Amino acid sequence: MTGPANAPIRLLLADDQALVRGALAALLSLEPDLTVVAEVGRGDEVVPEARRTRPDVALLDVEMPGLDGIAAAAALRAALPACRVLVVTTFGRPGYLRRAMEAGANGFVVKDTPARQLADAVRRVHAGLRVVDPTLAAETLATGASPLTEREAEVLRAARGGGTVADLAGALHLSEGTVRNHLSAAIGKTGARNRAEAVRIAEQNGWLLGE
Amino acid sequence: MTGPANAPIRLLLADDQALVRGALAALLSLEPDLTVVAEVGRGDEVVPEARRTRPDVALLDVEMPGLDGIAAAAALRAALPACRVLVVTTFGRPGYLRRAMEAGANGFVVKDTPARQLADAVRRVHAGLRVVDPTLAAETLATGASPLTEREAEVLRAARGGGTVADLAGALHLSEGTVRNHLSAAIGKTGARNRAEAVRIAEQNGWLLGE
DNA sequence: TTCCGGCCGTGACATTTGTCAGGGGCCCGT
DNA sequence: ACGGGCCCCTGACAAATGTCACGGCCGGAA
Repeated sequence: MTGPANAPIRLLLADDQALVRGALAALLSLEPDLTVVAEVGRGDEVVPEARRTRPDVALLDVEMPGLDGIAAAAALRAALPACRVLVVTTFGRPGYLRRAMEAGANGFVVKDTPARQLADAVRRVHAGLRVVDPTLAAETLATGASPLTEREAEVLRAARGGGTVADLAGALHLSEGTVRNHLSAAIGKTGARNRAEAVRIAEQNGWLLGE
Repeated sequence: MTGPANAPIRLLLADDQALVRGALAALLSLEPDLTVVAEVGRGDEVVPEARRTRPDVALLDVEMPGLDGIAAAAALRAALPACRVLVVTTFGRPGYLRRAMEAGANGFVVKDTPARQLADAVRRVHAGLRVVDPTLAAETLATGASPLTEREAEVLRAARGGGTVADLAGALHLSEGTVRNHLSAAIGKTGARNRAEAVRIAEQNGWLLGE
């Protein structure tokens, strides 16, 4: 039934690095049953471009300007439900997978999987199957969901830049004491011993994505 | 003189992400005058593999396990002076370019340059020319070399993890006061307002590479 | 309804961090 | 031989950070 005479699968590529975007296009174009119909470099260009070109499958990077790949996946699923989404990311952050699936992604692949498996992943996703890196799936279940409250995550996100408590308080329109309380809670929940370590741990676990 | 009848340029690819490595191979293999003869995923595999396969040009990523791309470039130049080196990196950190050139690289390309330019860069490097992203070159000259002393950079590197002063002192076999002094100096030189910000600034400028 | 948990704020407190002023040792260039 | 830079350490101090106990405001669950 998956005969080679079928119409090729139409692909949209989204990655902020033009070089890897073009390289992925070259790689996938080697497959006779795949054709790249669109390339974008920003998350907020995904939906408009998909409306124009009507791809069957969209490959989305997570780290992108404008809109991260998870949010772009959700927007794309809402706008064009027929289009499957395969998230391709650099980092195997446990939380990324969870967020991607909640956002409606059909597959999740990390960038250090062998190149030959990518085309298969695309075909599987197009066929309606779910594609997930098995080791990552196990890790995700082990790590569990974020223990951080929405506010705590927001403060940690703001703290990534390395500003002082006064900076954060100003940026978030909060009192300094409140900021310190949230930070203290986050430090406790992450098991960290100071702000910087808490940021690092939360980031590694993918707990800093939400809006 | 650059006739198409010449023997193809032999390439070695080094990138820790198998997917982009394979994709780059696909992209470059589209060019009739280029052929990929080796692929490695770690910096310390570059020289052994180059000895085996004798490439004309090596494309090295900077972020790699084992040995970073800059150090791999230096080792490769020392071991096989005939092999040209083109450094390909994700981040346009100003200091990376400087370090790469000091290490003997013949070209420097960031990953968000258009894909079609990569093959040209390879040909230029192979022809003995230097290839440098012009905007990045200007930025490098403006930013200048690292103002940090070797010790200060070392302390900042250790501080990336987010540990306390006591942790750093233990890891580096220094007194806590000394660590604080180095951190203070680094904070001053970077213009930061605390340790985390100093780490971020130094990292962005590529001042944290050395051994 | 009452409770509970998240959220915001206060104030006080101990600890950590950042700064400054010293002093001694080493190596290198003059 | 001298100066100058970097390194290592000490000690002391001010400022920032982290912790704790407290209370009030909400919205949802029991």
